[in-house]
Amino acid sequence: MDHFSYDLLTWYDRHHRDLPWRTGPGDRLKGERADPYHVWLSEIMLQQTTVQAVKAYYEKFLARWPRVEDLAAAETDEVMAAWAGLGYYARARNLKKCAETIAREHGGVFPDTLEGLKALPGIGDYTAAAIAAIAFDRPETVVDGNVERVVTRLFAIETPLPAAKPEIRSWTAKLTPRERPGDFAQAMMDLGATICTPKRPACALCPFRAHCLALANDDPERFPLKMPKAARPVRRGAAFVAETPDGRVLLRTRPEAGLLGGMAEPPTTGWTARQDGETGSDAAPFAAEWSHAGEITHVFTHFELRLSVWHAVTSERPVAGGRWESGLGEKALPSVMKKAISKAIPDAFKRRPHDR
DNA sequence: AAGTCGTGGAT
DNA sequence: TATCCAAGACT
Repeated sequence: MDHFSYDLLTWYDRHHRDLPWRTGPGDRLKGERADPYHVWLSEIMLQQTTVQAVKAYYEKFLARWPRVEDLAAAETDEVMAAWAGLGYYARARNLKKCAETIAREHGGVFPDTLEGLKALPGIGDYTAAAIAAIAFDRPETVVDGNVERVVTRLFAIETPLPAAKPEIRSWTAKLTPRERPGDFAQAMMDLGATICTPKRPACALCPFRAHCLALANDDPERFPLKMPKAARPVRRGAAFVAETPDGRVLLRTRPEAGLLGGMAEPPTTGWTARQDGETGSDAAPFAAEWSHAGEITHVFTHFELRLSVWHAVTSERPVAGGRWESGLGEKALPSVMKKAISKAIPDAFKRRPHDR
């Protein structure tokens, strides 16, 4: 199947995307490999996340923690705050753990084998293969969502996902060349992102157009086939945004495990599947003149959250597990919590931190 | 091994 | 507005 990878690499040499974590063309001509730290950091950020969203975070992390030892030595709170907004916060917790493991147990040097990489927190089948191929030039089989789409189309695989995964892996392994496996993996992903797109693929520009079974026999957009998804349930709850006259806001930290683990939030009730009326202020963390600021809706992967937002201006008082904070813009607040706070205090994130 | 875990952009 | 989905991992 060498002609497939040859055609693809030829296309890649001409049409590859320039991304901050890739080595320049000059570097590759000299045979230099990408920095494993750079590859790892970008791959973790790119899990289920768009290139567009990752770019700024990648630059910020690399500028602040230039080497894996720097990240290992950082405060976890700083790392979480820097990650805030990118989503899937377990990635940030595992990123920190992984950096510490590499610094402490591997002398700051990344393992260069599939098995060594997979043993690290946050690195699964895909990411281990991607780092091994891109940073260490190993011919591992790299399968992500892009590859699944390209391969199911190329071979017109009628098995629906996720049952088709072994089949897809097997075909991808046959395609993967011994030379330039890292470029091959990135080329497959670039192809999936720019040509072999989910909707309206640009088949006329595809290096595989002469060999693609989906294009020859059928409608490429039909692939990959997928099992139908379950409906997304609605959960409801309330958030209580309390502020002092000088603009401090009451925040607490969510438990380490689970949804939005380790991130800050204003006090909220539990989020139940209850379908009855809106949640009242009787569940507030303390008695005050709570006014109803409105409702916000936030869509997570597996449920939709409708939060009733309450607002009170009050004197600063002690609340168990709570902190009265200013300068919200620099806190590790998930987007849904920023949305809730903004509903109660529209300019909350334009304020500067107070002294003291 | 199916469910859990965010967010924002495209269609 | 509704749905999809983007370089998945973990339990």
